[in-house]
Amino acid sequence: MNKKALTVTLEVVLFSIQHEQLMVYLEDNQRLPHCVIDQVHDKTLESAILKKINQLDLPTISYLEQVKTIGDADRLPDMWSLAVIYFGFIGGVDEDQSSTWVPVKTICKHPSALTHDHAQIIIDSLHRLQNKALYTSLPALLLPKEFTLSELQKAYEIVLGFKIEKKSFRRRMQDANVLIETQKVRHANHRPAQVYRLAHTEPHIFNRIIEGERG
Amino acid sequence: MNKKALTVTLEVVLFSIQHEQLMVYLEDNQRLPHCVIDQVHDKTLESAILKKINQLDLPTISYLEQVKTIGDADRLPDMWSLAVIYFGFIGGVDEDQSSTWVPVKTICKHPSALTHDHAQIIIDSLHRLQNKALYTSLPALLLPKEFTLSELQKAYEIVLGFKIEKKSFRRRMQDANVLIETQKVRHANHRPAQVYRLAHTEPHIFNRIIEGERG
DNA sequence: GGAATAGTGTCTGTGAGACACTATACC
DNA sequence: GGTATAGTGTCTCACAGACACTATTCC
Repeated sequence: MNKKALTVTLEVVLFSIQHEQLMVYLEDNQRLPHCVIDQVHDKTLESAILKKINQLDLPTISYLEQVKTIGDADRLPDMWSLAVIYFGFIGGVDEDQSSTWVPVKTICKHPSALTHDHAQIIIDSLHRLQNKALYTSLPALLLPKEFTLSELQKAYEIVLGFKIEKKSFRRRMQDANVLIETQKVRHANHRPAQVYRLAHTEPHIFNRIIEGERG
Repeated sequence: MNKKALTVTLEVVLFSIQHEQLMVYLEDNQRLPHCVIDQVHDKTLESAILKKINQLDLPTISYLEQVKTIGDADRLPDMWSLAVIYFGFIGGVDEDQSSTWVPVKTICKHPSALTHDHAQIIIDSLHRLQNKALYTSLPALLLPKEFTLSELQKAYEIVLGFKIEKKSFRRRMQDANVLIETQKVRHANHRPAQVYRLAHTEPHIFNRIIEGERG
């Protein structure tokens, strides 16, 4: 058996919310943004992947977290492949910006449209995100800096894929000291809504999970 | 600036409980067990690190989880270092076995006794373990296959570093369907204790965390 | 009986879900 | 008024912490 070359890549699953859907950023409509380590200029893994993300000409990234590292002899031909996976959020993307954003639902339906195991990586990252949405304020980082409670609830519902009861959601957020009231209200054809911003840059961890409907 | 060689290692923080203390397995009393990827024989990262762990001549490993991957230009001299970190449990170690197990507390007190950033890696793994202990049945895997509720509570207390209230702990475990009563009882100079075993190999996830004392 | 640990009864507190209700905007 | 969304009042339920209590063993 011949010795295979060891290749190391960094890959990132960038999520955003557009048109009330969870979207993922793809290159050439078929692969996750990735890079390799520049052994001269990169100091850490995180700075390396951030450099790549900043080259994509997107709004500022609001969150970045390492998901896991995948290593496999057979992932790529003639290569022993190591991939360090991150997921990140781009909050407040201009909608209808381009076709580089694809709904997660589309990827789940047509996983083979993506190269290698990229569909599976996206699904794994989604599960991590969904899990954290149950007990943290993480979905708030998918929104612009200022938002209403209804918008925040909608973000949770988009991520989790189920409806949340309004009163308990608002209680949870307001009692946890994670939001700060701004002086603004959001206007539309109905009662205006209080606008909030996050009190902290790090997500808040709640003591209990969102259970959804009682069984 | 010269291009540095990229080196990839797998490292594992093996925990066990001995003498009512959380212990970590060290080689030469100063470093974590580690290995490199054998690009001919290893198929996945996990099989590579398991092969290394099995060479250590320990009781069977009862749990293994990837913690994170660290990449750094300056961690090792003349190398761009990538380290994939795991943590694992060896349940039911024969106590007083050897000096290869060191209390986590000792490592926290004297972190510089370990090579590189191994003390920090152990602390990061401990935090991950402590966090999971708050909302899962993970500490049960640090015990032998059969154990009493008091032993399980003690395992939680050793991991978390604080006392847990007995009644709520027992309620939590018994109501969650994670334990199975065996036909055995544990005898000593006092009332015998019911012996249990785990109902599932995967840790159970609770809806609420252990809060500890009410503030 | 005494010591030790196993195991229970039960009160209170927190925060979730359910759901009907009120409030305030535009038309 | 009608419609739409914002926001509240309040009941019940699950489950955590507190802590006093009982149970069973060996000595």
